[in-house]
Amino acid sequence: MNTRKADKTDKAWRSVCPIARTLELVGDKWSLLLIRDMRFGKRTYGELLDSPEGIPTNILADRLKRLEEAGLAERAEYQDRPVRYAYTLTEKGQDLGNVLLALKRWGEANIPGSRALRQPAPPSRRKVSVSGVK
Amino acid sequence: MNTRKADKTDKAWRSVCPIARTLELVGDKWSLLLIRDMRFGKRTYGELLDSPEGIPTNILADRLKRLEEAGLAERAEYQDRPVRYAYTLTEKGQDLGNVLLALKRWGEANIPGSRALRQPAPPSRRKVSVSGVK
DNA sequence: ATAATGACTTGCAATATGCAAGCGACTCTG
DNA sequence: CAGAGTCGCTTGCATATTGCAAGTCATTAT
Repeated sequence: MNTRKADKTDKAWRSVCPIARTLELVGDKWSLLLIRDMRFGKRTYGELLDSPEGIPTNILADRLKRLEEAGLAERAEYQDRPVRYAYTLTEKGQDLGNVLLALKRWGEANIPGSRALRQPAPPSRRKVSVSGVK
Repeated sequence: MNTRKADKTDKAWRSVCPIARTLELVGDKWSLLLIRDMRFGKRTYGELLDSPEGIPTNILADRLKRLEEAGLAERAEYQDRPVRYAYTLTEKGQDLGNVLLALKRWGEANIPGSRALRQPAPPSRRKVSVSGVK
């Protein structure tokens, strides 16, 4: 049975269409939301974890890995003493983040009840706040 | 503080963010590809079925239903003798389709190996045109 | 009558996601 | 130095979403 399937070195894209290829990269349930968050200033695992949508930790770890491999985000140790990492968008990632603004406008215009959230929060204090069930 | 939570009639959106809300609508594996195809002139179930990505029939049927319910697409009988249906984008759907052009540009610029399909053409009356590889 | 076609449905596998814990490195308090 | 806490993840299952093959139904073409 030669089920010509993808082996490890085989990328096997669904198609060559740039839209489809882009969606293969970030067309899952969480990637674009992470890009949104990074685009709006979130940087650490912990910060990314507490978005209002409530991404599970395993998915977050996995998506960050994938975004990094795809060259959309980068992980950097921004301090060692307690070693801490910051995720940031690469230029490609930023560009994609900008595309999200078009989606945002569409949503604001076409989905009643949606409204823009507050803008970035600079790297200052993160107190707990929020929580409760997300 | 006031973490606005579920009322009884609450749809339970993941959040109120327009990007998140938009993705709840079309952020699955296939919806945006269908919108792409309709944006590029495909109209019938059969035409939509034979995209290069190969959407399964059950998913196609389900997504069309959802897009219709979301007010992004419409189904119309365009002939009865053999009764046949045509799906078309509503204005909202068209607008979203246009947002896809931004994604397309991003893909072309950032994903090597992806190449454009045919140009943005308004729904044309072309007959068959299985439109080879995309 | 038989075969085809378009537009779906149905019944399971195979995947992907979600949730709750746990782990390791470190740091901070007492 | 013994906890206790924080951050950044893993691991182990449940549950949900997708994928594949086949079947259905109404017509129509041979």
